Amino acid sequence: MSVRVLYREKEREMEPGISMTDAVKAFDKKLARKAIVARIDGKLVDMNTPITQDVDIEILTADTPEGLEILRHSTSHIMAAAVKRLFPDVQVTIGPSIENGFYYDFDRDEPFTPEDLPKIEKEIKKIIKENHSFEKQILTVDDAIKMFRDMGETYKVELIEDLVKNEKVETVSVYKSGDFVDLCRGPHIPSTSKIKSYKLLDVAGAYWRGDEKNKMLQRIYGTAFNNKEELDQHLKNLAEAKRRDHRKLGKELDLFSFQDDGGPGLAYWHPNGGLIRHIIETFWKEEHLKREYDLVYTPHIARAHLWETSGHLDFYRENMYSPLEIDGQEYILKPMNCPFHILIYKTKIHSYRDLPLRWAELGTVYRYERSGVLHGLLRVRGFTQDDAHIFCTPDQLKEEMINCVKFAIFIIESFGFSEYDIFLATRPVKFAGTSQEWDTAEDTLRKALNEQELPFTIDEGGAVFYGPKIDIKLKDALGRHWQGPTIQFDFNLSKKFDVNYIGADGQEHRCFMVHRALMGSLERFFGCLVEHYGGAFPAWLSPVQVMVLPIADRHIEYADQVAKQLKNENFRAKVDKRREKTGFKIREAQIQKVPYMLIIGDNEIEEQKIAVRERKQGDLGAMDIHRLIDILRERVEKKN
RNA sequence: GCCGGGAUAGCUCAGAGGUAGAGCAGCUCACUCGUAAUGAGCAGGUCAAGAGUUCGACUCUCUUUCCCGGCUCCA
Repeated sequence: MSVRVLYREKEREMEPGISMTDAVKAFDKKLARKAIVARIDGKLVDMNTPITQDVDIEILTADTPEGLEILRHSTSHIMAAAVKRLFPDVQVTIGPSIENGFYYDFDRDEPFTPEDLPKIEKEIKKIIKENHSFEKQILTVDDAIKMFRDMGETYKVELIEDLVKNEKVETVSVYKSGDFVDLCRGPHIPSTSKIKSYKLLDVAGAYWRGDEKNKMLQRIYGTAFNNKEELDQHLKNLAEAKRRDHRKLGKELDLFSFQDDGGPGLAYWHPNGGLIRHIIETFWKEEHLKREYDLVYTPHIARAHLWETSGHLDFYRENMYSPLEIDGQEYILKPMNCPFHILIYKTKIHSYRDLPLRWAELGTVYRYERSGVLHGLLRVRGFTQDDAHIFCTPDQLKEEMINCVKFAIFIIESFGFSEYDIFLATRPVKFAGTSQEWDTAEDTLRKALNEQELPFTIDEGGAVFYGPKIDIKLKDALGRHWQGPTIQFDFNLSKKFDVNYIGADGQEHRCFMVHRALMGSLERFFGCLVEHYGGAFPAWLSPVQVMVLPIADRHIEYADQVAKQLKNENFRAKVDKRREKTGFKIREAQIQKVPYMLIIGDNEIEEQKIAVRERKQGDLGAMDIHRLIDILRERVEKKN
């Protein structure tokens, strides 16, 4: 008796029961050493698994996404083993791999401190050196429960009991590496020695099962990579992200602030940030007008009654501020703009000939956010949405969706985001409308995306209760993901407000309504932009596009002349007239990330030229001012 | 909201149960200077706020506010 092992189209007869590792060794020794996990019939299996029947093996190393994920998952187990050795009183809970790393949650009365991390890292190193293999065992549920109960691991017992309840399992798998045993579905790396490059990063509190009603556990975050270079690169990226933190840059570039006296989550836009916002808003408005949107403006507060009609007081109450009393009437600060746009719509009877109506507003809304979630400009309590509502007939929906998606992509590409992922979020468990309505709407959205040949992912059940939506997630210069444009279909509000139009048949019909925000909120989008550009805004957005630097006082007159000429061409130019050395002035302009610096000295005056320094390219040498104007014009035009 | 860590000059940060320190920025003066920091001098603080312990608190304790890392939630 033997089994046939197929590997990369080569085939060998082998002893039944031989491990994957040993089998692969016969084909490729080097690869067997690097193997993290095997894939057989599309399923990932441990390298330690014995082969009992004919197989076609595919080997995954830590170079592959799947291999890396398993390496990280296994590293989290080893970290748990190390923690158990150092702190025998802890209980282990769960420890998955996550994007860029892993974590493990422990139940321990005393929190871990950052000082514990090096100690744990050292213990991990020891365990790796001891080279324990990961051995999988299948236990009956009863045996497993008994084992974990004897070990005092009550969370594991709870997990198993839930598996029995929810998935009706009769057996569970546990992995043993050295003296550490953990409940785990696997698969895992063959042995601890496969872990080469890892680092523990952070400690934090986290609720058991992510539910704030449960006990707070102590989480340790870490990461692992295929090799030291990749780990170092990752750590470098983390440091770069820190350098680009919009809160830090916001202060350095004097863009915005938050005021203790003003209250948390309420942003103050300083002149520099304000100017950039103005440019963004102007661009936004012009592009909307080009696309036959109308601009509307609505108040910040409305009677509580309106929010009752809209349903916000039912489903959004915990995010809304308490009512203000005005003349004995209750008013509430708006958390959304939609009811206001509907009120404008309802000032008239609309014919199907009027539709679609596209109404856009930079609408400032206020939402109560729990204190712990506020985060710079990315999560605030008062913000301006670049909102729009489209009222249309069912027939028009698809085209409106197509236009929204096109518009969204145009906007994000204008801000230098060339990579993005599109998601179609479908019906959640709780929803307004009928399943039939949802099916039709989802189908329309799907068609809209398909017709433009845009690849997208279905986010099953990811929609809000009132309708399916298309979300676009941006990838920034550091490869991080950001929530971008969102285009949401709404079954709910048009019903609540009875939003209708008169059709060709003379009858009233219910409007279709689409909410959409392309940037989301100006605050969040701006925070994201700051990080994406690392504060070095492209010329069209830079508060100061050109800093003119006269070398000595006698050069000021010409410098002023140059600045004036640039201003006449609608560029933002300033002259640094301080009696400082040129190097000093350059340094300051450079730190302020001004795109162009013009050095003006005797030579320039004599030749009637300017010496141009670009913030990234450095010294570009002397040129005629018209040459610079052409360059600037082109950069502003191209938004790069 | 919860767990943990913070708050010292405009900024970045050091310090410590006996009354506060640096660098940068600011102001003044000198230097008129060529591609990332000229030098000197001056000024700058209710050590987040309130209460308590103490002969004495910026330091220890408590409360509050705000910030940071997470959890949950989200534009």
